[in-house]
Amino acid sequence: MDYLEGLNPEQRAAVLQTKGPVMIIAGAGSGKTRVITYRVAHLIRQGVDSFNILVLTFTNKAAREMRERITHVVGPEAKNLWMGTFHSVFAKILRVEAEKIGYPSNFTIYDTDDSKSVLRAILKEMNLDDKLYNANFVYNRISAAKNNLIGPREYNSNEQIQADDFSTGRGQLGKIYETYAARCFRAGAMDFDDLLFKTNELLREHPDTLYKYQNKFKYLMVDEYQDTNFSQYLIVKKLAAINENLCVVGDDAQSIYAFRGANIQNILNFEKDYPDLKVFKLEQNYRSTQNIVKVANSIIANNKEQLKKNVFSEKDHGDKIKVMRAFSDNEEGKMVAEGILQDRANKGMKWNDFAILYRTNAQSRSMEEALRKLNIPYKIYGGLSFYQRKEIKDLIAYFRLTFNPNDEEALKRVINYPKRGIGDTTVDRIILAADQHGITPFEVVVNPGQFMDGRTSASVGNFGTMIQSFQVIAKNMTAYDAALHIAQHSGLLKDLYEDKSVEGLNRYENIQELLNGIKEFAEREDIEEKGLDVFMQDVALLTNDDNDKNKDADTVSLMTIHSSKGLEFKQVNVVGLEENLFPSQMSLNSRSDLEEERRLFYVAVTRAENKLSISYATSRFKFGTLINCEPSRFLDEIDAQYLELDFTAKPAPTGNPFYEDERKAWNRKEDSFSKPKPASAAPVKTTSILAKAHVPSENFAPSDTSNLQNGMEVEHERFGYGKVINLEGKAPDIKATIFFKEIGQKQLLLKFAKLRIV
DNA sequence: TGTCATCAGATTTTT
DNA sequence: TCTGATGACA
Repeated sequence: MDYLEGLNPEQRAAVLQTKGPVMIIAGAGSGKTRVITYRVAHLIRQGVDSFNILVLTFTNKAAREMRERITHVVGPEAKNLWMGTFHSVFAKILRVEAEKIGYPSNFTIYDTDDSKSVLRAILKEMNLDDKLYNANFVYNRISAAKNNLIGPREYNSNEQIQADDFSTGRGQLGKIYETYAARCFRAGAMDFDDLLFKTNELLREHPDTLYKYQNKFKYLMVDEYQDTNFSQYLIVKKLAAINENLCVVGDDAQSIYAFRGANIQNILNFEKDYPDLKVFKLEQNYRSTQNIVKVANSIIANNKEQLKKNVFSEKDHGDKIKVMRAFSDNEEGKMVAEGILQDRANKGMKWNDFAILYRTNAQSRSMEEALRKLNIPYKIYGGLSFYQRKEIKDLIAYFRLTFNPNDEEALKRVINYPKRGIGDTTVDRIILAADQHGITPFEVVVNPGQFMDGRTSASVGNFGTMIQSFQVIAKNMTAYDAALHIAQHSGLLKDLYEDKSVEGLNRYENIQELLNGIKEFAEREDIEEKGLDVFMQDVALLTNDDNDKNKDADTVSLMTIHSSKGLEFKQVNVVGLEENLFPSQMSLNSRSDLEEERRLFYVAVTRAENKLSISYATSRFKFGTLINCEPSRFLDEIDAQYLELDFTAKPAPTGNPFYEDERKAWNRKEDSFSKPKPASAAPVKTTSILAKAHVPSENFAPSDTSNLQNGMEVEHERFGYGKVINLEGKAPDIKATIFFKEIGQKQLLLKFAKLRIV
């Protein structure tokens, strides 16, 4: 039982509790992955058949890494585990059971772009006001419905939903949803949400199938449980219903995907579903310094909805958290980049040790520029993934169409790419003809004569014949040979080859890379079926880091906070702590949205091991225009004793017209600091502590505060003059509440606060 | 049918 | 500023 040695008592208890419902609340950096992997390993060591264990994660990466670690402990037996993302595991099951719900087993998985394109077509056909019915909005609405297991019929018969839609003038949403669902069905396609929605349908309509999987998965574990939505929740609940060997792991404080349907109540209310639940709390943070952990705690303390826990660290206190103010986004980049350069030199660190985290992708630009100027190597994570690139999607669309000729989105994508004289009008005509005759568009394509005139009919027919020839090829050749054949004979490879621009070259290389990937797949020895169709099954579910080649390069990491979840870095810079940016403007209308932003800040802060720097700019470019920025309210929420303010940023020299503008903006900003924030923003405390540093009196020296009494007047180095209004706790941990004239009420621990009694 | 210009819109995104 | 969808013309 050697693997149990390195665990602390709580971790070990969680590993050993293998029976019955278990919830593990794992604070940031508390060794969650270890606990999950050892728990699975322990199950196997105990004699549980690994075929009977299902572990659900949220990323392919997490699944892959865990499987590797489990293999370390238990050996090749780990291969038999069912382990993967919700989407990939249930896609696999759906392919087996597809016909029970009327789908072909080679159904296509529509990605977000495909779905929106279907919606756009429907919206156009229905002639709807594109202000009210914008594809993005409609997509989100339908996605939310599916994640809450509301099908088109329920959507249309639910009075509340209908009333809501009509009140916003969007009474057609139900109709659109219905059409969309029918369109996907006709195309033999499921979107991401369908993979879960249809799984629920399968388990609901077919008790025998449910029973089969209940008995198959005798032990269930769910990672990142705080990020599950209702649809996922119900699948898990149903599958676990017989054995109730269900273990969920998560951290409510790190729930940051509510905007995608995740429901934090799933973890907050877990106990209600399983009264004899065993709860384990992993509270020791092994990652970060005490200061960082305390700052994180002080941030999250502002949220109302949370499970009680006390995350602590036994590492050093470490440096205080540095807060930097810059007068512009470019200046902010410069400060961050210079800080990294210095720390690397002074502390002998690697570029790898640093990360820059931001709220929105747009913020990467100023950071990149600054890093480039100082010749600091960096890598941006996230953004467009390999499989989202146009050329990759084009080739994959050919594959999709080959295996599922009903896949309408794939058809539309490649019917005229490379150009073969089939324009939009013709495509519209094909789809119209299909609708009118109750056949699929592809059936029109292979038999175009009766629907259009000679010339177009010929080019359409040729296209159809080509796809049919691909079908034969795909059946008889290995994955790689078939893929290459299709890439060549579709004309796609030639089209890219002829484009000699830098981007064109790049695109050509990407296609080569995809083909290489398929070759590797075809040469793998651990799988039996190696046809292109097998390769295709998971492609829609693959993302960025599934195709990351040089991840070991020594570079500074740039990414959104969302994509940093689960990662850790020696030093972290969180940038752009400004109102309307972080917290995002979109989140200001509701408490729950704001709390999610706060959790996001919590996630950002807890990525840091040794040093954390936070920065904000007082002006930045947004959509091409310069805007003024207020410091984020989150800064005010941090217990100031852990902070070290660095407001040394100098405005740029005059004379440069660009900087001149910024300087003006910056000066204006300074003027507005003393004014209260506009009433339109959410309720504000008094003025920000970060808005204006107090200038201490000349002879400032901290007094002995052991006899401090209520009502006494004091001066604080930074907060200025104030009056003691409350004292609580025993020495040396006396906490004083002081009302400062300039910045309002603050709570200070006397042993840290430098106060002069006036 | 294909190309160019114009216009709107713009968080986060494990799948 | 940048991107993608749409509409006017060749």
